[in-house]
Amino acid sequence: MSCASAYAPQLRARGFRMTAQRLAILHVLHHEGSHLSPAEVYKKARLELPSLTEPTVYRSLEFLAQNGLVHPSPSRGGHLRYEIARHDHHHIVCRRCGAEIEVEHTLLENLYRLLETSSGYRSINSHVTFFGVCPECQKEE
Amino acid sequence: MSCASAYAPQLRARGFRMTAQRLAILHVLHHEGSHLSPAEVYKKARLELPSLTEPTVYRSLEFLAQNGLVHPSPSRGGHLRYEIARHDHHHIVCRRCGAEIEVEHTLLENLYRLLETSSGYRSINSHVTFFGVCPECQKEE
DNA sequence: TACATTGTTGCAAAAACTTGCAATAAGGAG
DNA sequence: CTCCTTATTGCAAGTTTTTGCAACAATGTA
Repeated sequence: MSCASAYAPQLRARGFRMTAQRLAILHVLHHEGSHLSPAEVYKKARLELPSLTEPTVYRSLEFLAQNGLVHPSPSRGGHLRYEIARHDHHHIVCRRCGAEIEVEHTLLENLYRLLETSSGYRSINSHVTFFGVCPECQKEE
Repeated sequence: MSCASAYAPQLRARGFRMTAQRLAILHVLHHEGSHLSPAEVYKKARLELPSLTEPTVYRSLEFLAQNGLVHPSPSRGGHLRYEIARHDHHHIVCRRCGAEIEVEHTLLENLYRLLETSSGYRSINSHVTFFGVCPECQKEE
């Protein structure tokens, strides 16, 4: 669990608090490694902290996302799933089967610069999920 | 309304049908010009077709998206909104105020090619929504 | 250690979204 | 024009996600 409490200073610096609930959620995501839906986070985090409630999970995930500790990314169905914030990367999801791979952020860096200069928007650093057809599913077409 | 019935052949060619419900939904999105949430689509489309139900709106929007007649794009909160399929473009949404601008697809073409060659995924043609901070909100920081 | 401040949580109820299934109706065949 | 097939809808009930508010608890101060 201590792995996650390292985030506490980040929150305190902005006037927020590290709580047992947030810690449990971070811990779950940290050890999961990949995306989880809010329901899955709830199920797992409650094993560590039985008093945890579902609304709190939703609110915490949104809060943690806003503070950059977790990253939201849309699934095929349009619902958000969350993963612990790691190195910058993006995703390509297969439209057919849902298979998912990561894309290094370096591939997008030029684009992000281009977007910032051409649009006037700053801090464009969002995770992006692209949808395509994976090699496996291409064979079946 | 006839504007939307032009889509019928596209659906029939794949064994699907054009119905009054889909027509009404397409009509609403066509004349709206920008994104609408499912609830907004429902409210407006029901004026044209009072028998329309909410589940049908959700199912139709998903169906129309899969068939390329409308485009889904995530809002700030992560919820999907839909717009009529037009020329290819993407969006940048302000994280603070929600202000939204369009990005020409040409800016992303190189990246898409790069992604396809480096990942093996094909037909990466999804709409993408980036999040950043708009010029107005930058002033307040 | 006790107090005050204020960010957070839990609860309960509402709203948004999804699903299964029987009834309906679009489009093709005769 | 009528019938047939089967995609699609409406209904009703479920699940998921959000919201308001009172109770709680984490930090700073004395």
